[in-house]
Parts: sequence; structure tokens; C-alpha cells
Amino acid sequence: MALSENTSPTETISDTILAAAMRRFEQFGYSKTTMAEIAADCDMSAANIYRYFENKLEIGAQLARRCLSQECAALTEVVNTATSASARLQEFLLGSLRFTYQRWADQPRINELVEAIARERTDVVQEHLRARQELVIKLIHEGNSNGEFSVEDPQRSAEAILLAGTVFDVPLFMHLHSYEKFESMAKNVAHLVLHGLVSRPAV
Amino acid sequence: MALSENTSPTETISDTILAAAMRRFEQFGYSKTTMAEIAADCDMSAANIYRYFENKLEIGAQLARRCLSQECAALTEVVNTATSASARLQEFLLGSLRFTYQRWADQPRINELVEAIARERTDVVQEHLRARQELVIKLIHEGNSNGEFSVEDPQRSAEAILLAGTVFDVPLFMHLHSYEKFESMAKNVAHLVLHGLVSRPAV
DNA sequence: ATAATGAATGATTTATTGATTATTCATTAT
DNA sequence: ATAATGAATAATCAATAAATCATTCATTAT
Repeated sequence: MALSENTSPTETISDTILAAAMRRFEQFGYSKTTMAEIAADCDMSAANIYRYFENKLEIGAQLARRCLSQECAALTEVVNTATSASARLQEFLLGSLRFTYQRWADQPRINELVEAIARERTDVVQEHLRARQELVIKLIHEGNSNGEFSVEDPQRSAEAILLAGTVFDVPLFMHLHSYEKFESMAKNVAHLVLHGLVSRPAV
Repeated sequence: MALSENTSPTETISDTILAAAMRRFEQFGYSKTTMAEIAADCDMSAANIYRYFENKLEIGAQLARRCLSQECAALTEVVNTATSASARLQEFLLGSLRFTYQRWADQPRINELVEAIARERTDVVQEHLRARQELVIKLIHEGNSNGEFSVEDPQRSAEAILLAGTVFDVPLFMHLHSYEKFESMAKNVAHLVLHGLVSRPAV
């Protein structure tokens, strides 16, 4: 019954456990995975896991954190493919949407993991939000330096952008519209955030 | 055990039932209120309610709809106290936040009602969103006519604004921050939506 | 006719129980 | 010492039974 584990020589026992847990979570979901199963996959007793992790939630939290930070890294890449700061902002919203939607639609188990952790471990969510904010702040600074933007308080603006883009980052909302509809809405929000409502004198 | 009901001469039986249901929902919540209790408060049998309403959900839906439309009406008033279109937009976001936060903090039972209905009756939510969009569209038109705004597609922009302000209209998020923090964030979002990020030539 | 009811039905909730599971710890191996 | 274990405990979950509830309908009242 034990799923095969490949322990590379440099892999610590903690890593082995995390890897085994991840395989289980992916296949059967967080709640349906037992500590005994994870332990069996590592050829050890369930009790021994507690020498390396405080509890099951902590294992989940580390994996969820890893998942979210990978997502953030991928988002950073996507954002950086765009050439202008404006385009980068749009890519930020579209990318957030794409990752959230994909995880929601294609990886329900992993989504379950992330949502379960998000409910009980605010810190993981906060960390994710901070990373996103970093990304947006950098983006704004770049726009400021090349003259595209003239943002006085990048910190505040980044916070507002994050807030305005919340719908695209919360799986809970994904059932409300089709991906295409969401995409069009993300573009609208990007346009709004970039140009604002206030009329401007002709250049 | 029956809560007192005051039947005015012009009140229809449907109204009597709705009023009784509302009193129960306010005090004990939607799920904990039984049709038998509502009926007893109206001095009638539970069966008789079904001559006036399709089912319990329909009673809840009508009350939730009423609650949301009252909120929208109050929001309209608040918005119209502001003198400029820009100020009105900020009041729209701040007002949304205030009503959502108050309902969440002070009227948990009514909030339960609205959330229960929202889950099963998409139409009630859609109607509420349409009303909000109407409000924003009108606001944009006014801004356009007095020269404050220069919005090409008010419909689209309104949709984007609604989306950007979602966090302030969803009770689920209210636990994340204090009211003060939310207020400051709403102002930031308003500023962002009004002025955008893109730099503009000096006037 | 319209208004209202009580009794019947099936669905949903709640309470209760037993079985799993997470977690701890005293003990054993290395 | 460090690593690991099996047995014990307490929390959680799942299955079931019991009770309550929403809804229907045949019948009675007005």
C-alpha cells in the first residue's frame, strides 16, 4: 500500500515526510490523508513524524506555503514577460486569475489543502499577500522610473490594487463566472486601475 | 409563546406572515425558525402559509431582497450627500463597507438570513448587484456630464468598480481587518479608481 | 367559490454511538 | 546522546437511530 518514496542522499527526513505527505494530499486530499499513511510511506511510525513536525496542520501549512510561493514565483515570471509597466499590471491580474482558476478547476485536492490551511493559518495567507504586494510595489516603482506612472505612495497603491484584484485570487469566487468572463473583467479592472475615471487634459 | 403581531387594517395576510417571519429571523435566525412558529405568531396553521408563499425559502428570499434593497436605497442617499462625482464614488465604497460591516457585526442573524438566501437564490444576489451597478453607472454619467470624468464605456467601468469593491460588500471578508483599517483601504481604492496609476501631464 | 385545517409523508436535523485518527509518552534500540 | 517505537489517550469522524420539520393533500369551515 505504501507509495514509493525516493530518498535522495541529500534529502533530510523532514523533506522525505513532506514529499510523502504531498503525494498523499495530491491524490487523496488533506482531510482523507492520515498520519499513519504518511508514516508508512516513509517506513516509519506515525509517532516518529512528531519528532519532525509539530502536527498535521504544520505539514499542510509548509506545503501550502510552498505551493503559494511557487505560484507567486510563476506569476512574477509571467508579469516580467510584459514589456511595459502597464502591461505588467494587466498580466498581474490576468495571471492571478489564471493560477487561481486552474488550481480551482484542475487541482481540487491541492485547492482543498490550501483552503483548509488558509482557514486555520492566517499567517500563511498574510505571507502570500505580502509577497504579492512586493511584486506590485516593484512593478509600480518600475512604472514610476520609466515615466509611465506617477504614483506618490506605491505602498498604498499596491495595497489598493491587491484589494481590487481580490476576486481573482480567491477560489471561492471562481464558480460565479466562466473563465472567459473573468478574463474580460480582469482586463476591465486593469484598465480602470491604470487610467482611473477622472478626466485628463489632452496631451 | 407567540410573539405579538400588530395587524393594521390595510396589511394583507402575506404582509402579516412576512412581518412575523422577520421578527423570528431577527431573533432566532433563519435556520432555527420553523414554519409552525411563524404560523403560530399569525394565529394560523403552518399549512395555511403555503396558500401565500411557495415555501420557506421564498419567504426568506423576499425578506432578504427587501433588506438588500433598503441597504441600496440608504447607500443611494449617502452617495448623494456628496457634492462631486469623485466624492460620490468614495462614498459608494465607504457606504458599502459601512453597511456590510454593520450587518456583519451588529445583526448576525440577519446576516445569516442574507447569506443563506444568497447561497440558494442567485437571482437575489444578481438583483442586488444590478441595483449597485445602476447606482455606479448613474454616478459615472454625472461625472461625465460635469466634466469630472471622461469615461468611454460607463457600463464596463461600473462593472470593474463593482468588482474592485467586492471585498467591501462581502461579509465573509469582514473578519480580516478592523473597521478602521477597512475604511482606510476603501479610501485608497477610491483614490486609485479615480486617478489611476498612469502619469498625466501637468494641467 | 375561498380560507383554513389536521393528519400524513418524506426530507432534513439532531443525538447517540462506535470506530478512526491525531497526538503524547514511557520505553527500547542504536 | 539521538532515533524510533508501541501502547495509551483524547479528539474527530461516520454511521445510525430518533426526532423534528417542511411540504402536501384530503377534508372542513365560511
